[in-house]
Amino acid sequence: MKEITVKKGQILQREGEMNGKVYFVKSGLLRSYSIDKKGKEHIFMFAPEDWVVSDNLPPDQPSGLFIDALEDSIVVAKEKDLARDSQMDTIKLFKRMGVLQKRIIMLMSSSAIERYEHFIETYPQIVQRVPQRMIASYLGITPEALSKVKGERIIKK
Amino acid sequence: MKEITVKKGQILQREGEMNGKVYFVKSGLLRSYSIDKKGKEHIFMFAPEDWVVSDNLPPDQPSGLFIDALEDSIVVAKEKDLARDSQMDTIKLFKRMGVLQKRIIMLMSSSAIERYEHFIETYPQIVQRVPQRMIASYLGITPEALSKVKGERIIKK
DNA sequence: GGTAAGCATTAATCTATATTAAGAAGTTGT
DNA sequence: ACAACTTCTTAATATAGATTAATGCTTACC
Repeated sequence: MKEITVKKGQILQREGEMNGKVYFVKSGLLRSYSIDKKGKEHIFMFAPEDWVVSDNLPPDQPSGLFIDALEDSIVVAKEKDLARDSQMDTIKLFKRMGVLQKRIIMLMSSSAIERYEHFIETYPQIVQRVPQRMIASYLGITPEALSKVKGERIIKK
Repeated sequence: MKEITVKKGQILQREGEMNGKVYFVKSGLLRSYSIDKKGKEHIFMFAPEDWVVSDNLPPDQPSGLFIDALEDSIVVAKEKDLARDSQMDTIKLFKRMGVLQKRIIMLMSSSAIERYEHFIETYPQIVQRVPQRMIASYLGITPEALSKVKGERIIKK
């Protein structure tokens, strides 16, 4: 049960590195991201209680994802040999899987505005601290589109 | 380890039902879907080796998702009390979570055409057997847009 | 203090996908 | 075999979000 303190900006995994680790976020904020052919970043964020998993565990193949910290964080790193760790709470793992599955359905069927509304509900503390362009990337839109969305929100209020 | 045979069209979980189950797909094809305010279906498919999880396990609250079979299938149903099941292979669960996480990033950053290409690569057997409108829903587009995409694909070839 | 570099915003234009509508093709029931 | 349905396709138009470009704002560096 080794807790690791991760400083803001610190990299936990580089694209192409061998992985085999799973991180449980105790505090702070992590992100994983990939870079597409056009050089664009695509971000996913992980808040406390989330699990961050490399994309191709457990074979010893390189991961296509970066993982780093957006805020000073504390994580628990688990090795892949935790299979027989009877302490591991599979209920929580299944719950998390259910959340991910439902999120995919939600993401596919909602507009940028709806996704932004959901984001500020889910991560109210984060909105101020993280650069707009990362929030935009997380929402799957451009920073310009996010500016527009925010403008329209204020008008409505 | 109770295996269940599920007939095409059979419903495993209705929206609003209490859940607490997890299904491992041995053969066939399941889907889960939700219906939005406008009455539109939003689909997610599960092929052999996938886990189908209700969205809000384990609390005894209703699920917002339907789960049913698109093909005759065989599934293993697990109760939520499997937490202390030492047979449960957490490596596989983490792997599956990693796949889901990466899929979210991919979905957010790809066009309808790219998602369709990926779909027919991933599920070549399924393309013929499942109605177009379900594939469209899975891809997050309308059936009309899918028709167009397919037309453009043929022209290119 | 001035200039450079990155970030956010705004606006003009462009493009992918949605919406609407209509017809063709397939299916189901009688 | 026909009528009633549903699904798929095609086309015309509308719209959300991308792209491009220009501007102001910081922050950093010389």
